[in-house]
Amino acid sequence: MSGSDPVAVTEAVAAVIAAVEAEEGKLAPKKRAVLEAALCCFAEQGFAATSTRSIAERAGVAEATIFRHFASKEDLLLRIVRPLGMRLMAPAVAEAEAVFAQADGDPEEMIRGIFRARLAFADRYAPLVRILLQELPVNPALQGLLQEGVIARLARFAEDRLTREAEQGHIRPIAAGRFLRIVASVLIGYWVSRSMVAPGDWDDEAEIAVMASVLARGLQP
Amino acid sequence: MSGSDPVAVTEAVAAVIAAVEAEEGKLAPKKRAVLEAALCCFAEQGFAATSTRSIAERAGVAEATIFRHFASKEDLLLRIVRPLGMRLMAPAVAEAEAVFAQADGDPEEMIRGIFRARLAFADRYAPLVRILLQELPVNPALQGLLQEGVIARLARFAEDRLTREAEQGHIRPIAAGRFLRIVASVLIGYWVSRSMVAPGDWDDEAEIAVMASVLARGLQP
DNA sequence: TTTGCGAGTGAGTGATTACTCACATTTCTG
DNA sequence: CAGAAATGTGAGTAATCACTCACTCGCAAA
Repeated sequence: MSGSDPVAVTEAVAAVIAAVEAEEGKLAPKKRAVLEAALCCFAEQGFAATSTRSIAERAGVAEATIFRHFASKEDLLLRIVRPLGMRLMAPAVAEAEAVFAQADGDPEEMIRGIFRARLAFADRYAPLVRILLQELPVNPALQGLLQEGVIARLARFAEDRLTREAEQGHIRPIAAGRFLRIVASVLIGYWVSRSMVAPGDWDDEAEIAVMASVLARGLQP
Repeated sequence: MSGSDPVAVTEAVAAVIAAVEAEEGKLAPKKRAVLEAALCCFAEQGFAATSTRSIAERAGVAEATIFRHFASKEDLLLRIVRPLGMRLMAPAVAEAEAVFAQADGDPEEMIRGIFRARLAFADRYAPLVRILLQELPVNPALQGLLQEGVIARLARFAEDRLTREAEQGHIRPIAAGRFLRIVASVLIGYWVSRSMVAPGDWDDEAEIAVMASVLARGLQP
């Protein structure tokens, strides 16, 4: 309802545009406008509650123009969301893997690193994240994408680091799936609180410090 | 997509029926049927994607019957969701408060108690919880209800217990809001994983033990 | 200059939307 | 038992839905 931070919108739009252009070359200007408008509408009202008419109006385009470039409203959604999994999540996962690889011996700093990076990521692409959170409960395709494309891959990598740390006695032995779920839950819970439930003044660094401290100590052997 | 556990549906339906009957006496049978059908439809497809026609068909009722008993589709949603805040959350909050009050000196057992109770609650009223999770991002009224009616009240109560425990050196000093957010995040993350993202075989007691252990140790001074 | 083509659109399409209304039927009440 | 009130519905309503189609336009190759 409150609308989205224009900076974040621009970032998210730019990312989606870049991803689509990588597939099919330079986009027609009005196709760009449709993507941008749809992204905002879906993020604000949800997919089902958004009409193609309102997208067209926001884009300054005839309704027919939407269907020249996209097969259906559903196709438009997928075009917007798919890059999130493919092009955005992949570097994000790699980045998280880098955090796992570094920072030997200090799990708390590792968690802080993950939190800072993922929080910046979520803020950068806030409208996309919002769409993802809304559609996830009703869209099995998205559930599968998230489950296999992100969680499973990340867990496989984290497993190595975590067993190594556990053998050295730095942390308690814990399954990677559980570790990731707990850390991700705390992170997502914070993001949702801060930017959806109770927007206002939040001291990210202080909150991250508390969350990382609690989690790191919780993981001690 | 998988549909809801019929037992859970019955529980949730019974709770909503009971709440509405408490307000306006015995319900007309078809009004009951409408409430039940709407509850299932909203939980499965989301509010916006559910048509009044599909509700009527599922309820075995004429579409007009819906509007004899409910002013609008939106009103129907609120009638279903409001009891969750008022009648269901209130005992839940009281129950959580009881957990806070008991179990002095063992935060881990306290957290396990909270987890067991809230998990059972969420399973009992799974369709309602599903609706709540789906509508929360787009419905500011629900956001306010949750924020002020549940979180604020619970935080006020938890504050006492937490400062008391902190003074005795059992746990580190932590703001109640942060404590609740972290615990709730882990709990919700688990519930969503278990019953929405990756349904399958989960050993609740084992998972609860891990989560409670991590959180309790994380809260040590 | 002609021809072909992708971009863009106004004016529709039938289907579906939430919702209404006149009227039948059942239930309650005096 | 009479009559009022509550419950239920078939047949609508206008509006909106996602989507189509015949068409124009600007532009570039032949």
